[in-house]
Amino acid sequence: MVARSERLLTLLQTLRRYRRPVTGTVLAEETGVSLRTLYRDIASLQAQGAMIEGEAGIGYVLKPGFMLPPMMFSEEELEALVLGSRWVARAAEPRLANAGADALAKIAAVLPPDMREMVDSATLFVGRKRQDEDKADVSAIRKAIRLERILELHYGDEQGRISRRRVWPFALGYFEHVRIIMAWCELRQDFRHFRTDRIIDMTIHDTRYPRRRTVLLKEWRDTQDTPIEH
Amino acid sequence: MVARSERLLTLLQTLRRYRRPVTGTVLAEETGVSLRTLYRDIASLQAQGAMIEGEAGIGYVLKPGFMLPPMMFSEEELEALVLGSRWVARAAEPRLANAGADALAKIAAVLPPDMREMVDSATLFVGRKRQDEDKADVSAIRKAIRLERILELHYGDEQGRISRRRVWPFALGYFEHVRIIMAWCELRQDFRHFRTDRIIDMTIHDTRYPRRRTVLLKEWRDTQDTPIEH
DNA sequence: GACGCTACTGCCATAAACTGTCAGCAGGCA
DNA sequence: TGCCTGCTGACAGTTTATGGCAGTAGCGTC
Repeated sequence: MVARSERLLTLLQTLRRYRRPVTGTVLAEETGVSLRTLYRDIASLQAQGAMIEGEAGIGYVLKPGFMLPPMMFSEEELEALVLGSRWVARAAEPRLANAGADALAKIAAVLPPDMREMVDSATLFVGRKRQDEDKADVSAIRKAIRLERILELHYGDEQGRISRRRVWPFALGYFEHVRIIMAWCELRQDFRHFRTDRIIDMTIHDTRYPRRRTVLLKEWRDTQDTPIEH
Repeated sequence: MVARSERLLTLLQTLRRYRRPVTGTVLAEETGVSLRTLYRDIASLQAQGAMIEGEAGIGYVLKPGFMLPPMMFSEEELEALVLGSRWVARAAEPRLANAGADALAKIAAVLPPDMREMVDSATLFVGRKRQDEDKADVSAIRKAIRLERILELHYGDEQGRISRRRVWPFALGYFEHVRIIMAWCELRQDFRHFRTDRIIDMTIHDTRYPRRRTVLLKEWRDTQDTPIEH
């Protein structure tokens, strides 16, 4: 039932042990299989995306890297991976930043549509704010964003003025220690952002707000002078 | 050759489409397979780590999340994922931070030993430094770390004093816009760190330094008052 | 408790896939 | 040219997967 796939993993590991080209004969012996079958196994791995290069008269080389076996990630683990990759894509040196963007693209490519939305709406900022206690339940906010629910905020701004307003949250931004809700504010009839640590109290309404959050996200991006992504 | 694994992916997608429990009969019809085989397929997926719950009289439910098919990541993409997850584990809200740590652990668990070293030696900082041009080739530095080569630095410190010293690099730290080389300094006979953007010139020697970089890393961590990780 | 629905397991004959052997072609290297 | 190697096709033997059948057990409802 799993004999074959296990053998393929063994083959990958064997291939990585050698840094120099290895002949198919050697690999066949090490994996305990005939040469013909080894060629078939190599073909299978290549079909699955493994970067194995074979050259006549030389042998096989595995390009440096690693093949991740099938793995299950929870929604939040996936979100963590996406956010992290995006941070790397922004903050690291160009070469590593590209790698981050590539990794993100690879993951996004195999993501089902409903989850790709999450990738789009998890906007990332890297800022220099102070740490602060969070009074608001951030996971509840994420849920409100996902379900496109109206959020009623009891909010204190930088000057300490307290207001109460209904907003349409469509994205969550991650500063270093502070989260920002991106939302359309019914009061101001414009996009506003709210630091989660300045939320005094909040209520998630059962009614959906009348627009799609993806549309709001796009419109908000259009209003930005320097787009977060391109 | 790939019929079975493709069918399993189809099954996962079908299972995710339904939010409510689905009976095995329905799944069998949709994947075009007999009920008996479907039970076997479910078992295979569960054995591979998919979080599928089956209850008699109810049906099957897939816990929210996503199964990543086998994918090839380059060394740098892997490093980007690791760095990103680590940043999330440090900087995000507790819930998401845990998710980042979990994702990191999952990836590390399936990594071969030689690559797990890379995970350990890619230290992460989140700082608030200014962006600056990098004169040094960061990928060359990473190579020097990997091969445990002596690095000769022509370095200008914060006061503008220029020095030339031989160091044993063992890790690379990532600030927001600046990279830091962690190294043992032969001149000072102690651990020192060097901003890559302050490197005027550098030479990678062909000789290995006389200690293992993993040991250096561990010793350096022991000297820290507040360890980066626990 | 009885009934319907469902998950789950064992068994076995059949169908499909995999495997090894043999043969042949093509490309790199000396 | 000769040798080593990757790569592909064909075919028979073997292994594995599949489907149907029967049976057990858990959940919900009447």
